[in-house]
Amino acid sequence: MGAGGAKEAPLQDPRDVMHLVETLKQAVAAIVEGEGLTDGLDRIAVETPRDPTHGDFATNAAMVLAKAAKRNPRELGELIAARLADSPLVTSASVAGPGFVNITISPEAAAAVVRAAQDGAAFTALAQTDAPQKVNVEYVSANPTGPLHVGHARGAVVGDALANILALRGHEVTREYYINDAGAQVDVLARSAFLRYREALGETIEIPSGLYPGDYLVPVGEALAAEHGRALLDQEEAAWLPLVRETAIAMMMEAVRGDLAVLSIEHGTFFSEKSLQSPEDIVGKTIARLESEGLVYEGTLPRPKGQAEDWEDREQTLFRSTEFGDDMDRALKKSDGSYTYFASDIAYHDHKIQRGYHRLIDVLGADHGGYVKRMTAAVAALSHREVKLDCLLCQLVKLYRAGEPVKMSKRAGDFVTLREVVDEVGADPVRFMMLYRKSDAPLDFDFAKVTEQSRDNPVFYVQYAHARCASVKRQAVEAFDATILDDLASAPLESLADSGERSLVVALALWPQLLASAADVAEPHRVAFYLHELAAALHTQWNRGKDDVTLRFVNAEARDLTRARLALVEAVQAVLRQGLSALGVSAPNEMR
RNA sequence: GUCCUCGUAGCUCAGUCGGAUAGAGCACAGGAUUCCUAAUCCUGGGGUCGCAGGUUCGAAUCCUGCCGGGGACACCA
Repeated sequence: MGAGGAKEAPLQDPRDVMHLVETLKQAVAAIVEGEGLTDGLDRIAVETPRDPTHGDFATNAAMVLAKAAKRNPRELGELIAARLADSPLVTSASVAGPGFVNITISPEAAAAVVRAAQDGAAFTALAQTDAPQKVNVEYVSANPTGPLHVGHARGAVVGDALANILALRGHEVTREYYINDAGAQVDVLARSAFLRYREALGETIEIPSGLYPGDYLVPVGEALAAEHGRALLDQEEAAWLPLVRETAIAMMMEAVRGDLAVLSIEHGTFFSEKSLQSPEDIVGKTIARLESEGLVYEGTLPRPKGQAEDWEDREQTLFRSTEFGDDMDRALKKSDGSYTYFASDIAYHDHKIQRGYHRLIDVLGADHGGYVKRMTAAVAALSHREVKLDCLLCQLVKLYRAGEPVKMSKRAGDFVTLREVVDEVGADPVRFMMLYRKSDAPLDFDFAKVTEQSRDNPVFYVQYAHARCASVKRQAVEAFDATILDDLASAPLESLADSGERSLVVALALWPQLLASAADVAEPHRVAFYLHELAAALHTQWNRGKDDVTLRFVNAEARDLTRARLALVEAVQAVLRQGLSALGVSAPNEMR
């Protein structure tokens, strides 16, 4: 658009407006572009102002562009405001403060939002990107050496919700679990299971320290006894270990899947670490490739300061991760010549890259924080900086029971399992609470509070808002008849003029954009907080009906007005349902 | 010692690619009896955004240095 063509902002007929926020943004962009200002267009934002008296929306466009344009921001703001005010979507627009343009939307625009949001799925689809990617989300990936505990639950829920959100954003998402079935720990598992096998055959066993004592291995021992009888007893460890290991891993992974299923989590791909080592030695090939690019060498690492008593200064096979931002180069082989975990993980991430993903996301426990730089470096090296790896660190979950910390010790299998927690409080509260916090912040999880059905509990607060919407519709049918709910989109939505109704409309309008940004920055908690706010706006409006009867959603004297408000309620319900569904939380129609 | 992460109301936390007078819940004080669920709502007090500099029209947000909590630091996974 040239400077001369500055006249028409792309403001459609309000009936066609689906994504109001985006439309307003484009309108603002068109106006400033018409002025020949293009520097900083992507920084233009249309947001809700903190103070509602400033209007429904505000844009920072004038301030963002003023500097590059060497123009007075307020003057530019005046121009934007004047043009915007011509739009059928805008009732008034004015400049305030240092150059904000405050916008009050028209009744027609509000109506368009409600109409769009009533079809929750179509409305949510507005969040879809026009640049879809193949995204791999790897989460949980717990060692197959026992059942999942609460700590795993957080990563599981965060990863699952994130995958949902990315899919709603329009990306092609794979949910993946990396099975660490190649290291020393699964050998320990096998030895532990072998003891249980002997136990199943009648021996009295004693579990030495260093092996896994948990009685979840008892069934494994029994299965081994049933399958092999006494045949393994006389064999050397080298002979029975692979057999036992395979059975134990398979049964543990079955248990893991079962644990995840109670949270409705299902991975699409389970990737075996062992498959990278044999029979094809994919790890070796990947390292060879890095070597051919000069990124692998034999060398010594500096001794870390302040510790490492048994430090042994020797040559190692190292990856030049420092060239990609790591603090030091990292070992690829252990002293016995076998690959390090890192080497396997390099091959694994390379495998993901070869599978064509544009973006990799690893959901990790916070204790893996020190691992992020080297893995990010490896992915950069492997993909020649084409593929981005995001590591999402999940902090610890601290369990409380009525304010008292729940003690857990690692020995003796004395930990609280994921299944125990879900059995006690239910999947919905567990999922929502895990998401109602930034993932990199520690989380206090109090059994008493999480099961409490009160407003203190955000899960019930949001679910109740959804149920209340359903209840309002039921009440409307009672006050009128079943046809009251027919074709609500044709109701006179322009009559939704009350400030509380307007607040709900504005909250609804933000949904697609919010969902999109939650996906882009990989922060599922934003969705949870948004839902809480939308629920609050609904509860508030419902309660205002107590003070002022004319504000009630259902008004037996005014059928058309009631229908318009029911449309609003239906839209709120639809968005709540979409959001809850994205988080994997149910949206009940009544709370009992 | 190095790196990562966090530090916002009495408590638990949002807000951070720079934007208007920094928000919510809990707790505390007060209030809402005929009403679609009082599982809700309203009002109020409460802040040197860890400290100190810097960048600029503008900093909780970006940079530097400190302080404090948590985590990780060859050969584990």
